[in-house]
Formats: sequence, C-alpha cells, structure tokens
Amino acid sequence: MAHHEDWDLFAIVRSCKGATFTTPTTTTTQTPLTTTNIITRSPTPKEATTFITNQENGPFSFPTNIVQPRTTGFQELQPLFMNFNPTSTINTTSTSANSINPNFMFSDFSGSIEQQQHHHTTYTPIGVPTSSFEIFHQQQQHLEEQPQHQQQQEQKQHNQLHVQVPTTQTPKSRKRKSQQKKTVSHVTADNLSSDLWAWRKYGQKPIKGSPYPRNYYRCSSCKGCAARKQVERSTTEPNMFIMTYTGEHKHPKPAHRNSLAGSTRNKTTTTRLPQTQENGSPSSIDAVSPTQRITTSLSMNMDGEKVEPELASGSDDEDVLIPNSMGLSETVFLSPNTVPGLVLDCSQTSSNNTRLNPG
DNA sequence: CGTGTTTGACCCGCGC
DNA sequence: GCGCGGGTCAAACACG
Repeated sequence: MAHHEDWDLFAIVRSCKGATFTTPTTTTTQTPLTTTNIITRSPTPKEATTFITNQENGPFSFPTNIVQPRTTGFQELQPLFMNFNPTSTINTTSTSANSINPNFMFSDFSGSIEQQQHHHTTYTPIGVPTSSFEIFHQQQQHLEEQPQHQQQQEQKQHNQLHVQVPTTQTPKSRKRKSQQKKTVSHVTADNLSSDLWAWRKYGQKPIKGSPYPRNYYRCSSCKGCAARKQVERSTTEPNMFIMTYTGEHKHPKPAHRNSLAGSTRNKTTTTRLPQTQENGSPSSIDAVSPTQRITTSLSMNMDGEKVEPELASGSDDEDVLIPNSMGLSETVFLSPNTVPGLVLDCSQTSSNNTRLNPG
C-alpha cells in the first residue's frame, strides 16, 4: 500500500546502514547489549521509541531527553549518560523477584537465553502494586540511565535487555499494547530465535520513525495461545533486534520445536521475493522467525536483503543453542503452578494454526 | 494437504 | 471529533 511506498524502506535502510554502520557482517562484533549498554551506546531512535512505547504508563518510561534526536546518536547523547548517577538499585534478577506471573513462561525463555551464556536483565514487577511501579519506574530510569558499565561490557557478545512491563492484561481485546504486559528484550541477531516457541508471523508493519519494519508473531505452538511477539531491528545496529513479547503462553513450552513449523519456508526467502522484497522493501525479518531459523540457515536479513551465507550461519548460533533452553523449559513444565487454570488443547495443536482466530 | 508467509485492509486506541 | 499510527485480520499464495 501507500505506506510501503512512502516508506521506501530500502532507501532508508541503506542510508541508515551507510550512515551508521556498514552492517557488521562480522557478526562477532555484535555490540554488547545490556541495560546500560543500550544506554551508553545511546539508544537508537528506534530503541528509544521502543522503550517509550512499551513503557509508557509503565515502569520503564524512557527519558525523553535521550530519545529525542534523530542524530547519528552516540556522541551527542553520550554526555547525557555521563551525567547519570551510577547507583542502580534495580533488581536485575531474572524473573521471580516480584512474584512473577505463574503463567510467565517468558522467564524460561530468558532463562534459556542465559543458559546460552547470554546476558539479559529481566525486570519483573509483575504483580507489584501500582504504587510500587513508580518506585520501580524510578529504579528503571536509573538503571537505564546509568552506565553500569564494565560488568556488562564484559558480556560483550550475546547480551540482552529483557524488560518486562507489567500491565493489565487484556485477553483478546485490542487494548493498547501499553496496557499489556510486555517483555522487551534486546537481542543480538544470534539470539533471535533462542526460544523454543513456534512463532507464526501474522503481520508486518512499517513503524514510523524507524527504517525497519516491525514483525508480528503469534505463538503457533498451541491453538489459541495468546502469546505474541514483535520483532524489529535496531536502527543503528543491524545486529540488534528488539523483541517484545506480549501475552502469555497457555501451554507448556514445547520440548522441541515442531519439526514442521517453519520448515516450509526454509528457503522461500530466497526463492520468493514478491514485489517489494526484490526492490528492497522490508521483507520479513528472517531472523525473526525462530521456527524458520531452526530449520534453515536463513537467507534474508531483516531488511529483506540476502544474508551472506557466512553471516547467516554465523549468526545462527541459536540453532545450536536452542536445545539448551529445553532444560529450563522442563523446569517450568514440571511446575504445577506454571499454568494454573490452563486449558490445554494442544493435542490438536496445529491442525488449524493457519486460522488462529476463533471466529 | 498442512503449515507458513505475505500483504492490503481494517480496527481502534490515543493525541490533538 | 478527527486523523494518525500501531496492531490484527484474513485471503492469496508458496512450499514440502
């Protein structure tokens, strides 16, 4: 539609890449990503935006002064960060701290990632009274504003920022996302598919102010699962992806990925370049589909560009890593309170994944 | 045939 | 009230 045309993502993307990075195809150079790292490297407009959108009304409102400018980023903002008092009091525990939602299975996702020697920080104010949110909010601001440096810097490679935004969960209504519980996670391309869930893409939208599209995924592991995931690429760092989880899985984590899931797409991205893709318009974030990546060595990157085989394989560590998460998932699995009141109907799982809508 | 992606249209929350 | 923009729907299509 018009928005695609207007968007001219390709041009933007390219200019973006050209301006900021020359797409570090050497995936190894992936920037560290931690809470503070994100800040210190100055949140890209996209990232900043993400934070804002995700955290508006939430405990993680991102300092607007950081967000502002659409500059090349770094230098200008750096002083800002320098001013921040490095006294983070945020509890960076992974999940649980504040009575995490029993349904919360993202925790195991994050856990799995940790297992994969990735660093991430999970904020879990879930269940915390609103009043506490403010405190948390402040803490969060601290955390985000502060160069909590070194430690995280050491976690160079596969870091994540995992932010869980507590919000009233709304079953199926189209409540603003800001009102839904969210888990924002910054991951490197390597870690994009580090969860076992099977995700089915159901939409893609260009996001204003961002050269990259946002991809929408829903859990296809189980019919009716409310879990959703959004993936978008960081504007300044092609290797970084911002994953936002919403909703909760209504079923145990699969012990393994559906062998069929995504298997049919394994090379579509190369063979099938409908219109815009060929033109450089954003196609799916390849990487975005874990299920896909698990079976394929991806051929397209987030911009719809072909990924060098090297890069593709190199960034597909997750393929190897995935099994690691199983252990953790099992832990969750066995937990009786994992999914209270859960109605599992996954036996028939997929017969109709194609039409997830109830109606 | 089953499962997944693509993509334009539509819905609707939110800011003005 | 209106328009914008993000999120979702669902038909069409691709692939094994």
